Amino acid sequence: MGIRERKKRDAAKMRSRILKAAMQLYVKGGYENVTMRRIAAKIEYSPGTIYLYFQNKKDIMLQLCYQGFERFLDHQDKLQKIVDPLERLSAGGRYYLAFALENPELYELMFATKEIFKESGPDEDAAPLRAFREFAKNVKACLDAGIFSASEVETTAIALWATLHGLASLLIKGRLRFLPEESLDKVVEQAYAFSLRKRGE
Amino acid sequence: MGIRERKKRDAAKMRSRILKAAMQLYVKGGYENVTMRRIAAKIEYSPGTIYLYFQNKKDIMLQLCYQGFERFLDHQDKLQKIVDPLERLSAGGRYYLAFALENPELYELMFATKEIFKESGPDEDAAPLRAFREFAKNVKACLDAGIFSASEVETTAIALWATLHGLASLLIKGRLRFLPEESLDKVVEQAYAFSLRKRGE
DNA sequence: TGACAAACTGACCAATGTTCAGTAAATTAT
DNA sequence: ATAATTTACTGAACATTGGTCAGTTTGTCA
Repeated sequence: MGIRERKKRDAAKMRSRILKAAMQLYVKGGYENVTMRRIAAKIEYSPGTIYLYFQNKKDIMLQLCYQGFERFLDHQDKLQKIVDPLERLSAGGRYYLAFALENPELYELMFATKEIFKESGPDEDAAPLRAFREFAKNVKACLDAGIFSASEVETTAIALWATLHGLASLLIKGRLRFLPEESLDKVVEQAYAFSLRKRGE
Repeated sequence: MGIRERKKRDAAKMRSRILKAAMQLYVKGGYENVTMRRIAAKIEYSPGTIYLYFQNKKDIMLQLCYQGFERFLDHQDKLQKIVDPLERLSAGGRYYLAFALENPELYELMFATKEIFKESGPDEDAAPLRAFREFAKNVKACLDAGIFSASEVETTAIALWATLHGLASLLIKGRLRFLPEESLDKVVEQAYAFSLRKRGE
C-alpha cells in the first residue's frame, strides 16, 4: 500500500514547485510581483489549486522566508573549518554582509517577516534561531579564548549581530549611498572594531 | 488679489488633511490598512479627489516617511543642551532606540522606504540626511574631544548608527523576543561599548 | 448675469487574494 | 470489469484594491 506514500511525495513535490515559482517571482520583482495567478501560470495549474497546498499568500511568503535562512545556514557551514575563533567570527561577519548584499530581496524578506515566531513561540528547531545559535557559538569560542572581556555570551552576540544587520539593512535600503565605494571597507572595519579589539590592545 | 494665496493655503490644508488621515490609518494597521478609499472616507471626499493632491499611494507613503524624520528631528533638539560630547552622543543613542520602540510602525516606514533618495540624488535639505548630519556632528565632537581613537568621523558615525538601527530593527521585528526583558539594557550597553570606551581605558 | 475655470465626483477599469460549486481523475468496493 | 466513492482540480465569481476620466458642481471674473 505505497499509494499514501506516493501521494505524500506528490504533494511535497507540488509544494516545492509552488515555492520555487514564488521565489523566482519574488527575487525578480519583490513582494507585489508574487501573485497567486502568476504562480499558477508558472506551474501550469489553476489559481485555486495553490490553496490546496498553502493556506494563503502569507503562508507562502513565510515559507520563502524560512528557505532564506536555510540557504544562509547551508553556505555558512564552511566557516566551521576555520580554527581560530576570532578569525572564524570575523569571517562569519564578512560572510553575513556578503550574503545580505548578494541576496538583498531575500534578506529583506528574512527580516521583514514578522510572523516568523508567531506560531507557538520560539521554535528551537526553526532555521532563524539555529542561525543565531550558530553565531552565538562562535562568539562563545572567542570569549572562551579570552579575546573579549565581556562576560555574557548572548548579549555580546546580539550586539554584534545588531551591528551586522544594521549595516546590511542600511546598505540594502540605499541609506549609505552618499558613502564613497571605497569607504565601505573602512566602515566595516569600524563596525568590527568591537570584535577586532583583541585582549592586551 | 489674495485669492491665489488662499487657494494655495487651502491646497496645503487639504494635503495635510490627507496625510493626517493616512498616518492614522498607517499607525493603526500598517501599510495594507492605508487605502485610498479609506483616506477618502476619513476626509469626507471622493477617492478621485486625493489624486488631485498626490500622485499616487506611493507618493503619500513617501511623505509619511519624511514626516517620520521630521518628528524624529523635532524631538532630538533637546539633546543639544547636553554639553559633554560623550554624554550627548550616548543620550542620542538612547533616544534613538526609544523613538524607534515608541513608534515602531513609523520607524519601519522610515527605513523601509527605498524611494527616499531616488529623486535627483541625495538632497542636502532632506530630513533623513539632516538627521544623520546631526548624529555625525555629535560623533565629531567626541572625536575632537579625544574620546575616540578613530580618525574618520563619517565612518565612525555610520558604524554607530548601524548598530543602533540594527538593534531597533531586530527589536521591532520581534527577533530578540527570546531575550529576557532585563537583558536588554545589557545588550544596549554592549552595543555601546564602542562609544563608552573612553581614551585611556 | 453669463462665460469660463477650477474643484470634485463616482462610475469604471484591470488586477488582486480568496472561495466554492461543479467537473475530472484516481482509488476502492462490488 | 463496473459501479461507487474519495480525491484533485478547475475556473467563474466575489469583494476590494490603486488608478482614471467624462461629467457635474462650485467658485471666479468680466
